[in-house]
Amino acid sequence: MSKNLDGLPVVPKSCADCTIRETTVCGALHADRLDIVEKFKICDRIIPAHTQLYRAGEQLDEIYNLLSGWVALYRILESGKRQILRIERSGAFLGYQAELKEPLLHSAECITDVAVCVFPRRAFPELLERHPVLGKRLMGMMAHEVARGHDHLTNVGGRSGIERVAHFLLQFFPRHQYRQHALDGDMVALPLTQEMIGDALGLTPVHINRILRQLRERGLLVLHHKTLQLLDLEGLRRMTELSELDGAEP
Amino acid sequence: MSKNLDGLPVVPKSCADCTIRETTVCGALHADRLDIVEKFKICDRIIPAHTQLYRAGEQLDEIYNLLSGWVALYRILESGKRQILRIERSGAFLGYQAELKEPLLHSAECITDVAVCVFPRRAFPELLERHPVLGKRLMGMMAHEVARGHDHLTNVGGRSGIERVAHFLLQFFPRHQYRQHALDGDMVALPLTQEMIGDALGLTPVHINRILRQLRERGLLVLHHKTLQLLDLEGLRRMTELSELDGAEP
DNA sequence: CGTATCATTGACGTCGGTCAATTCGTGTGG
DNA sequence: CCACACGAATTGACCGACGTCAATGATACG
Repeated sequence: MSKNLDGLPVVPKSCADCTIRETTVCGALHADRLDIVEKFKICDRIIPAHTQLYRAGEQLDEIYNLLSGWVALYRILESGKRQILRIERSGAFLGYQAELKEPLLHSAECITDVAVCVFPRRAFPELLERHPVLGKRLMGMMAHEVARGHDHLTNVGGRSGIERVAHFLLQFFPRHQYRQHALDGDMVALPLTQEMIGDALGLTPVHINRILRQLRERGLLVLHHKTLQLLDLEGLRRMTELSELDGAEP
Repeated sequence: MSKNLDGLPVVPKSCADCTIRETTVCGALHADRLDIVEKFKICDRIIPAHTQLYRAGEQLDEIYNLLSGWVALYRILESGKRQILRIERSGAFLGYQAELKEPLLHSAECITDVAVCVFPRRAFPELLERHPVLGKRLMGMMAHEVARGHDHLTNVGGRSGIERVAHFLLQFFPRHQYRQHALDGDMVALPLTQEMIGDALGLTPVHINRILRQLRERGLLVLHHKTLQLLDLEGLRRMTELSELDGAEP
């Protein structure tokens, strides 16, 4: 459990003690109505790094709230290639999809040790039915997911290798993520291998390596020993920003 | 209006006459409760081909139900490149995003003449509040969107050019889309330019052209005069199928 | 310490991009 | 009805980003 770079796996005694509650679906509930999810939930579970939370094709009967740790969602192509769809952090809601009873469309692997809070899949629609606030919250989360997906697609489909990597890594600086000004010199733990970065961005690990060297040599950022250091935020931004408006013809 | 390959623009007199109702958000309502959306909706609107429905950065105050025609959702990169995020057909719900009051994160352009049904943005949360069935339906649509997004990302990030194009085009055969066996020889109208296909797949139009020639020469499919003809479904599938299960180690 | 995984680097090949010219197709105006 | 214009499609020549193959180092773990 010592390798969890996200802090120690957190398994709160009760939902009231859950420190990340606000960032999850449960955050939609008033503190005095937590009994709703408390009764609904099956258990907490700690899952070791490098194991799968669930697999594509599987008929899962649980749904998860990610409490701590890092999880990669991915698909395997016919060629054997792996496409990482998202990297998830605490607060994420995992295993949910349009057709709850159908086999899963993607797999999830724990990158670090992970703590999840387990809900029954069967009864889930009923829970949403009974407590519309939860549905509303989940809806908001899904909408954000769609937007994040667009971002990822735009990155992979529209940018060069070095731009892709810069954009991808920038999203792991929390300050930047929350639209504050990240600071040059900021350091964050990043438990991803170069292969994973490649699988997320549609590039090979060797090329990721060469790109990381370029980014280092250009004084933009450094990734070493699972630690990411920001050197030149402005430079990175110039490389990866969307045009705010849709600048059509003059 | 004659160039609409999707059929003539349909603007039903009332929601009860709406032939595509079942495929939209409104499909969640019983036929005898259509007054709900009927009262809520502002108007219908016909929009000519090659114009924008909305633009990234804009503060939109409407939301749309796409009644007929083809719409491309896209983003413009800093480089000027355009990434097409999705191609939408009738039934799609357009202009919705997590933060309704924030500027839009992507743009939408009408590929053909288009008919939309217009809802007020402001009052929309309240509508969902009052009629949870609509919320549930919308949630299902969003979940499908997420899955479609994963598909697109997997296609762009994980496959070679020819595989990408094959996969992309296959999705326009309705029978295939609905998981029936499309038939060799099937023909469908496809009002996309080669440039659009390229913008969706992260490839240049000239390369799309070369790939289409290959697909033709290999007897897989033909795209000519905005018409797509399927020649060898099995061959195409072999090229683009995901491994059903996540075939991990033996 | 021995082994496994990850990172790093070089040599070389290829897929897809760029530039540019030509053809095709459709719509327009005379 | 024909001439022209414009965007889309098509093709060739050339080049560069990225992939492949393979060898070597660095780290972590039992």
